[in-house]
Amino acid sequence: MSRNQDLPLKSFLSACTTAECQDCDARPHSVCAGVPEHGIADLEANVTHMSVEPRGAILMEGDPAHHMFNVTSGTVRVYKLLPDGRRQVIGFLMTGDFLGFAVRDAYAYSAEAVTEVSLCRFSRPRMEALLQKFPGMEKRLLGLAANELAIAQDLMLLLGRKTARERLASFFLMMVERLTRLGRTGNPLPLPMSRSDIADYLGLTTETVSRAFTQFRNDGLIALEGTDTVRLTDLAGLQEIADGN
Amino acid sequence: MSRNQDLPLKSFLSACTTAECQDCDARPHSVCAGVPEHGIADLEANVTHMSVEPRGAILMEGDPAHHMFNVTSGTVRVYKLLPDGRRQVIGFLMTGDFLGFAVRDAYAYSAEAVTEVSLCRFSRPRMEALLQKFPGMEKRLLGLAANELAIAQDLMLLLGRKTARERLASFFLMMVERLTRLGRTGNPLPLPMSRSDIADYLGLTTETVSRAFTQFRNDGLIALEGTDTVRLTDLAGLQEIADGN
DNA sequence: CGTGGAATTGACACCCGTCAATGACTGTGG
DNA sequence: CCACAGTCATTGACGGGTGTCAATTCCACG
Repeated sequence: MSRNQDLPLKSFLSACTTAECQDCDARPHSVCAGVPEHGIADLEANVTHMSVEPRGAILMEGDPAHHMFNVTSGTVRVYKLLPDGRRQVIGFLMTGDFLGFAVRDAYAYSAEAVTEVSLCRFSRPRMEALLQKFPGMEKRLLGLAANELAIAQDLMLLLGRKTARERLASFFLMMVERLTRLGRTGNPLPLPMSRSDIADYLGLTTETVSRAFTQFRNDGLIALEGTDTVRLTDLAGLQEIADGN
Repeated sequence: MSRNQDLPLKSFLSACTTAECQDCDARPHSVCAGVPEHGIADLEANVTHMSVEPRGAILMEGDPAHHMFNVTSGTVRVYKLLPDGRRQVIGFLMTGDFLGFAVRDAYAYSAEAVTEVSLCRFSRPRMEALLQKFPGMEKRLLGLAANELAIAQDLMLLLGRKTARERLASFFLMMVERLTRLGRTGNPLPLPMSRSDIADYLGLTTETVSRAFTQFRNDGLIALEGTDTVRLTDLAGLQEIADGN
C-alpha cells in the first residue's frame, strides 16, 4: 500500500489570467452552465483563474474551506488519509468537475494535480452570492452533487464487493464513459495517473493492479501503448467482468 | 456473503394521514427545514405520508424515479446489487434523511425498511415546484447532498483501506454520532439492522463481523445487551481503533 | 416447550498484501 | 552520444487476513 508521508505537498498555485469564462470549453460541463449568457461578465468578475503543476497541492484535508474550485482542464486526484499513511483516492476530477463541497468549515479531503491543471477558484462568500443571483447555478450545483453521489455509490459497490479484476475492468469502463461524455476519445484510454493512484482508488496495491493489467493483456482484453495508454480491445468482455461475470 | 435473491421484495407501502408537517419531529433535520413557517400548509398539500413494514421495499434500482422521500422515523437500508447477488449496503437512513436523488430518470439503488418506517413521499414534479417556490428548501437539499457525499467518502476510506476491526469500530462511532445529532441516545447503541446488513455495509461477511464483535467484547471495548444493543464501554479505545491505531 | 432463523464459533482455503528483486523509462550530466 | 541515477512498473515467493463451508448455539415467537 502506498504511503503518502513523504510527498512534497507544498502548493504550486499561481495566478494566471489567460483563460476567460466567455470562451471556456469547460463551461457547458461545469456549474457555470447554470449562469445565463448575460451573467458571464459577473461570473468572470468573481473568479480567479489559476493553474497547478503536476504533484502540486490544491487543497488539504483540515484546511478551512475558504474556496471552491472548478476544474477546467487536466486531472486532479482527491483523497483521504489515515494517520498511518494509508491512502484512499476518492475521485479523479476532470474538465467541468466541481471541487470544494464542505460540511462544517473544513475540507474533509485533500486534492492534488495529477497533470498540469487549470482551475477557476471562487471564494466561498462570492460563490454564495453568485448562487443567490443565479438560481440556475444552484440547480446545476445540486445536479453535480447528485452525480458525484452516484459515482461515489458505484465506487462503494466496487470497494466493498468486487474482486481485483472486476475493479480494474470497472475502472476502465468508468473512465471511458466520462471521457466520452466530455466529447473526448476514451479508446485508446489515456491514464495520466500512476499505478499507485489507481491502486489507491480501487482499494488495492500497485502490485495487484499491475498483475491485473498483465492478466487482461494476456487474455486479449487490453493492449498497452506505453504505460499510460490502454487500448481496450474487448469492451464487451471487460463489461462482463466489471459486472461480476 | 449474503445473497439477496430470495428476499420478499413486494411493497408494503400503505397510505396514512396521521402525521402532519406542522408538528413533524423530523422537520428540523430534514429538507423541510428549508420551508418557511408560512409555507407549511403548501408543503403539506404536496406530500403523502406513508409507512412501510419491516423488510418492505420502498424503491428498487432501475425503477423510474417518480418519487422522492423523506424519512421521518425508523431505519432504511439503501443498497446496490451485483448480478450474482453480491450486495453492498451504501447507507442506513434515519429521521430527516432524504431518499431519491437520481441522475437520469431511474434510481441507481434499492431501499427497504429495516424497522417500521414512516416516510413523506413527494412526486418529482411537485418537489421541483416546491424547490422553485422555496429557495431555502433547495439550499437545504444541497446541504443534505453535501453531507451525504461526506459520509460516502468516509465509507470509501473505510471500504478501501480499513481492516475488519477498524471498520466495525468506525461503524459504531458513526452511528453514535448520527443518533447524537438527532438528539437521541447513542450509548447504549441500538442496532436495528441484522449482522448481515452490517456486514454488507462494511464490505465484510457476517462471520467476520461476528468475530469482530466477540473480539471487542473480549477486549472490554463493548458489552452486548441482547443481540441488537451494544454498550460502548471504551469510546476512546474504539476511536483509536477506528482511526487506524 | 418446540421451532426456525439469526448469530456465533471452528476448520480450512484462497485472494490479495507484503517483501524483495528485476526491468523499463526518463532526464541529466559528463 | 552514452553512462548513470532515480522513479515507476512488473514479476516472483510467501504469508496472513478474511471468505467459505459447516456445525452449534442463541433467541424470538408461536
